[in-house]
Amino acid sequence: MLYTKSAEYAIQAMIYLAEKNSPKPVMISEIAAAYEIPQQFLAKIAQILVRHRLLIAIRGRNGGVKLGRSPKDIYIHQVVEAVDGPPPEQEQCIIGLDYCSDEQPCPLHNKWSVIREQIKEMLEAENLEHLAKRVIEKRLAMRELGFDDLIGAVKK
Amino acid sequence: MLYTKSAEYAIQAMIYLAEKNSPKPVMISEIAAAYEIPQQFLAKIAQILVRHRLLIAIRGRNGGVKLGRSPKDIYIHQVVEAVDGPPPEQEQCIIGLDYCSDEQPCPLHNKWSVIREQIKEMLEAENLEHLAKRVIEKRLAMRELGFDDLIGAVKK
DNA sequence: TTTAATTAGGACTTTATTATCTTAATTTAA
DNA sequence: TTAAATTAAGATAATAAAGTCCTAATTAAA
Repeated sequence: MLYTKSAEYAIQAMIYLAEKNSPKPVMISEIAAAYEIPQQFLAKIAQILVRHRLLIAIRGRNGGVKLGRSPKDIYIHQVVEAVDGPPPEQEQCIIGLDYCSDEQPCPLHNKWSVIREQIKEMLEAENLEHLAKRVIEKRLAMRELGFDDLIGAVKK
Repeated sequence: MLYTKSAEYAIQAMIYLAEKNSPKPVMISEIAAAYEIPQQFLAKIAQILVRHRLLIAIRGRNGGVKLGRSPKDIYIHQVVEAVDGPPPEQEQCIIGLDYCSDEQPCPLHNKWSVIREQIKEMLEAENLEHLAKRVIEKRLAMRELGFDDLIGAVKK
């Protein structure tokens, strides 16, 4: 909806790392298993995140990846942009008109502009520290409902 | 963003017909030219819209298509659903978690639920009559700014 | 020093979407 | 009645996204 599958996987992986908060690198295979992401595909996405300094990779035995900086300084929109590329220079009209702006709005422009701005704010407001905290809370809440362990909170 | 390119073309075509408001059928080629839609592709999309009774096709010489019912009874979401298919039974979590609901929200759930509802309302609120009226207003406004004729309001 | 474990990266495959090509069916006009 | 103009529909092609396979490079452990 808001980003590609690749970006979705990237967000999941970043949240996993933030939640795990491990000083040691975490293997791609572990992350892939936790979120049921195709491992080789996630490896490709990780390469992109490394190039954008959102991840640091440690190669070789005992290697893996870790966050490129403090989770409180990593925001969702940065992850999305790294993977999906920068947004278009000019905002796209929702019904595909060439001329559509605040001055010359298409019929949906005013409603859509507001919604688009909210989406932007949502992705720019949330950092990994906060998200990880909420995932942990979610795990605890689900455990009380009888779901077992880590996996239960995210994957069936 | 909210629907496929096919659905976008469908919306454009439906608005064109509502705006033109012609008792006689309008040729696919005319609509395609107006919005720079690949003609054969639009023909395929039109077939889908006909099957969903959103369009009526008149075959043969002097043929074309016209709206399947009054433009005030055709809503954007109906066009989108016809072309893109029905939405998933269960609302999809924005970060792809299997367990995500109002009771067990993912970290973005509450913000995203509100936005998703707004999108739904937007697409369900707007009918073709209203949209066509606004496009006509837009044409008039642009004409006063020196843009020539019909095309100017939608395509360069 | 060799082997095993890991990420990096190139090439390929699969799937879905978008687009085109060709012919059939239909209808009106000449 | 024939020809022209139109939508219908099947087959194919092009493109992009998602996913897989294989080997190289790197590193630590045995």
